[in-house]
Amino acid sequence: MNSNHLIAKIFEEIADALEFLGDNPFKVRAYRTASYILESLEEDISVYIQKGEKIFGIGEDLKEKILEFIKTGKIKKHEELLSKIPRGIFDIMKIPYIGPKTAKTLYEELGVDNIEKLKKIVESGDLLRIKGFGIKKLENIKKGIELYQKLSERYPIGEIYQDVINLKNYISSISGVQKVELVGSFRRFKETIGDIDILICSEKNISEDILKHPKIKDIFSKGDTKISFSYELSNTRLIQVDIRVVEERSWGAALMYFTGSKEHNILLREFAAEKGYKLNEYGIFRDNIYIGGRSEEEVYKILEIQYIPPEIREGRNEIELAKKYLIPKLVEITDIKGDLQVHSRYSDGIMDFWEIEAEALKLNYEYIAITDHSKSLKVAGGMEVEDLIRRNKEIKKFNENSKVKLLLGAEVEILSDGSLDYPDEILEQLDIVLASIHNVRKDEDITERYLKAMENPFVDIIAHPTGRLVSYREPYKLDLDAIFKKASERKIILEINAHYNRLDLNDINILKAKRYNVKFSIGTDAHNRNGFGMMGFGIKMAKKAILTKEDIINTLSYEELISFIKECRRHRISEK
DNA sequence: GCCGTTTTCGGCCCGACTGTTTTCAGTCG
Repeated sequence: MNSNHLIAKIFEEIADALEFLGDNPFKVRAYRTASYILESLEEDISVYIQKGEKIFGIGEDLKEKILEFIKTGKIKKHEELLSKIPRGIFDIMKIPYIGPKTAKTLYEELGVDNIEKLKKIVESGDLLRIKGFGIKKLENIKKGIELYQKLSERYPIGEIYQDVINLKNYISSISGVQKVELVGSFRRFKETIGDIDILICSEKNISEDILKHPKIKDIFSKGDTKISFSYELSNTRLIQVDIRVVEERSWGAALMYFTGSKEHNILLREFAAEKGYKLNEYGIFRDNIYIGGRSEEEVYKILEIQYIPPEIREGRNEIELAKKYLIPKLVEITDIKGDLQVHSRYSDGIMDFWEIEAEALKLNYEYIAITDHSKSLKVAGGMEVEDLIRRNKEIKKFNENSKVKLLLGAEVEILSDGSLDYPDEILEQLDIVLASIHNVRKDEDITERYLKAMENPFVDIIAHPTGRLVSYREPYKLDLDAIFKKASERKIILEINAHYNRLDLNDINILKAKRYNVKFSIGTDAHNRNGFGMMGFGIKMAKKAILTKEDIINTLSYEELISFIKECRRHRISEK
């Protein structure tokens, strides 16, 4: 479907192989950067090449290799390298403490070409015979193998969210700690997290106090300003935590550095160097004299570029935008006036209307769309038409005395032939109709189902369009361009499902959709009170895709929203 | 291998920690 990911994998392997062979480190970097860029493109790489669009980081040579892949399905250089290096070496290099150099020595001196052999060599102690290998290194490799099996996993951000907050709170409570911030991929809101990065401002050494935490297992390193350990999550799995401690005057520069991404940092530091500065985690310097770094804002100001929000620091084109002051004001959670996907007791939720109202009031919302499942989705308590009518009556009555408007809504199943699960005369009575797909046959392409459903004038929103579950289920097979194009023509809104398991659309797809000039809604898919808290995740996803308040319909007031939906429906009816 | 109004050749982000070392290489982020 999309060759970006496949080519990115190949480039990554070429980089590993070249590193193993001791090739030019900058060449290795070029392959890694290109791999990273490919993974974050909105369109298939062939589209850019066809249009003759230059992509920063992919030069003539790599372009040729990409074309070679598109034509033949493989890249000769890759095949050659694979034939030279045993497969198992690539796994060995993924083990902590083992880099290309160690892997090479192990291979050349002892013939270690897979993890099983490595385990045996470690047990036998033969390792110690090699020059430069001591007891400690042996112990580290042993630990590395263990960690490789336990730590090589990435977790959906929502799954570890509370653990991370708990750890932050613990650190905040240590005496001498002035500031604590969660940085790294957590601050950038990547949908999965591989390790936790924490930045601390403190004048005194607090390492010992931190390491008293009972959930800390192995300590990997412990210095004056940097400690690293494995931490037991509430699901009993382990995650690596890296902590850095800096002084007040370095706080901003350190925040920038540890928030990353790595690719963003490299680009920003190169830019700083061009202007005659040196930027590192301690501050921004000219001729080795400290000029600033207390806050992020200060550093950006010295560089004479716009402040770049953490969520978009992914090394895409954000620095170019910042140079021209073209980053718009991103949507904030305080812009949100209501939630557009909530389930009540009428389907598989557990909340009464008054409970929903109470939560909405806490969040200062004007409205909530009650979007219970439709009849075919039996597993989720889908409502028969009579139940829906009864529920609607009840909502209307509730609204007479409610401070929060409950919208008559439904999450209506798109059936296998693309028709909707309720007849039009029922849909017409609803304030808002979300259409979605939950039942998909193996390998089924659902594009046509969507396109057919989108012909119906009462479909206002497509909910969780790709159906993916973070880390657990791949997106359904579908042609997103066709869906986005249709959504644009028919004035159908695309949902950003904020539930941390879904985050659907995700940032890359939102960026892609935006080019079709569509609007978005953010819905939490709340089934219980805690569910409303997911809104923050949806907002972060929207920010990652540089969305503003104007892009998102639930920043509208109640009256504005109702008239907006009506206007879109009129457009669809007149088109038909 | 990429990139460029100081360069088409010669640069390429920058620093912490560890281990096996007598001044540094390897790994990591």
